[in-house]
Amino acid sequence: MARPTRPLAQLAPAPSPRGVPEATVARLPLYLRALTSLSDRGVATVSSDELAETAGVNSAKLRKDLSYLGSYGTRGVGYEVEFLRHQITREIGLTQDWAVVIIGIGNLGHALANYGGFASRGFRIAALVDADERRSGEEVAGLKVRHSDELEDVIETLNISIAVVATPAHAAQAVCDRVVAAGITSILNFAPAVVQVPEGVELRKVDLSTELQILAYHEQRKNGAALALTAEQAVELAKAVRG
Amino acid sequence: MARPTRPLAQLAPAPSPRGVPEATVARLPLYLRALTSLSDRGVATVSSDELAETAGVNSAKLRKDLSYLGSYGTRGVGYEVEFLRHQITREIGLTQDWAVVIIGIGNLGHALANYGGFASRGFRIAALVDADERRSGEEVAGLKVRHSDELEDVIETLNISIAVVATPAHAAQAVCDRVVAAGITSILNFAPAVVQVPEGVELRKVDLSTELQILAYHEQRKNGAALALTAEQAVELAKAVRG
DNA sequence: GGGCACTTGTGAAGCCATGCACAAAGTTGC
DNA sequence: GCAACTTTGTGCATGGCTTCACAAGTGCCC
Repeated sequence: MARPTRPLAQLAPAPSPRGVPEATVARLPLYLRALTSLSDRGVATVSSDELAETAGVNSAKLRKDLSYLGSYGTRGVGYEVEFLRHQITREIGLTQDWAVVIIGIGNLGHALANYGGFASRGFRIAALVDADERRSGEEVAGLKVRHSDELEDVIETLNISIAVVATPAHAAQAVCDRVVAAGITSILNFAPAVVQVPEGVELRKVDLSTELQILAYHEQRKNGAALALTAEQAVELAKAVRG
Repeated sequence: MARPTRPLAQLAPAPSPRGVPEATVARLPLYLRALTSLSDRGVATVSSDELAETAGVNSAKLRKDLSYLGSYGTRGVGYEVEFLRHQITREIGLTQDWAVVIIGIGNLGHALANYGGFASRGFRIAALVDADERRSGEEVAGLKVRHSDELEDVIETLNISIAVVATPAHAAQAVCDRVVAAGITSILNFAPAVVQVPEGVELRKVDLSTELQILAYHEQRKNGAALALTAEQAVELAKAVRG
């Protein structure tokens, strides 16, 4: 019952000897959330079936994912919640905290700056930057907005490692170029624009309207798409034939 | 040069005879954006190489994706921008407009309500709903916030087909249950919670902090992870051995 | 009207992710 | 100390997506 001192084998190998598949990496935060939730409820041990249920995935997939990190479970018992949580936290790199700059303090930038979910997971919003000088000095989420002229200076001084881009689409590429030149190698882009970055820079994108469009596609399917399209085709025909 | 009347073959088959792969569907909005951008610049015709470049994908992938929709290009020439744009718009279902309700008018809900990218793509924010009665009546983005008691009524009256959930995590499941009961079959969830929905309901999720965590993982890799981990392992050891 | 240059559409191969099913390993009860 | 039970970790088969490479089709030029 009481865990014996963990065997050395657990510390000896690098946390992920052979690289973890990207699909697995994308699910680790999900597992972490599930484990935190279980931990808050005072659960000490959990089986892969239960954890999979909590995280909303297939249990075989969960076990395979965890196996990439190491062998952290106990057969016949399951996983120790706190221990596993710590392992995943470490694997993702959340034992240190990460300084983030948000660029573009419009509606979305505002919301992101105030979003509580970042701080609670080890992401510290260290600076806010906007190109509009009328916003400079304005206080948002307890931070003064800086003018974008200061971007490079801010990144270096505050030792920032992640940039969140929430500018209008037309400004996104230029902003990314600048933060990359300033040494940033991780960017989260919310601007609806295609951005090119050099090899070695990690770029992830979130496009809010893309998500809605995917939903619309499926919704259309469901609503007797054939019927609607027949009507639509008349319009299309008119245009195609040269309206 | 002048396009001849399109052959009937183009209208005869259903727009996507054999279902379009999910991965392809997820890229259609990207292509649409690229085509709109080209259209705005006055480009009339585009090759798969150019369009792929604009959209930031591989050109073979682009051609294969488009081939699922039909044969809309001309060998030796490329694709007619306006024509292709119309085809994709229709395929996604953006020729009609979709009424959306945003539930949870906190920071994020606020930002989403004000986000211009929805309206410009055929998504009409028809209602805002929040559980806090102190917010009821408040005006956001030109709409009065309604109390969540009215949720079902709003959905029916305004003929809403898509729900955007921007509530705190603990409220997400209950809200989803209610909108599903009210007939909604498409949900976009921003709450950091696992939500179960019945078969036939499309649920997409966007978790902002998940994206940052994935970046952190890769960032950690780059920063001489081995070195940092050796230090980290000492801490871990202390805990594992029972701190 | 025929050949050349260009670009699409797609068969085929390879890769990655998923999910099944089970052997291995650990626990509990007697 | 052994047998029955539980649950992990993983080999393997399956399926979907990506990428290559090229045949087929189209326009242009002479």
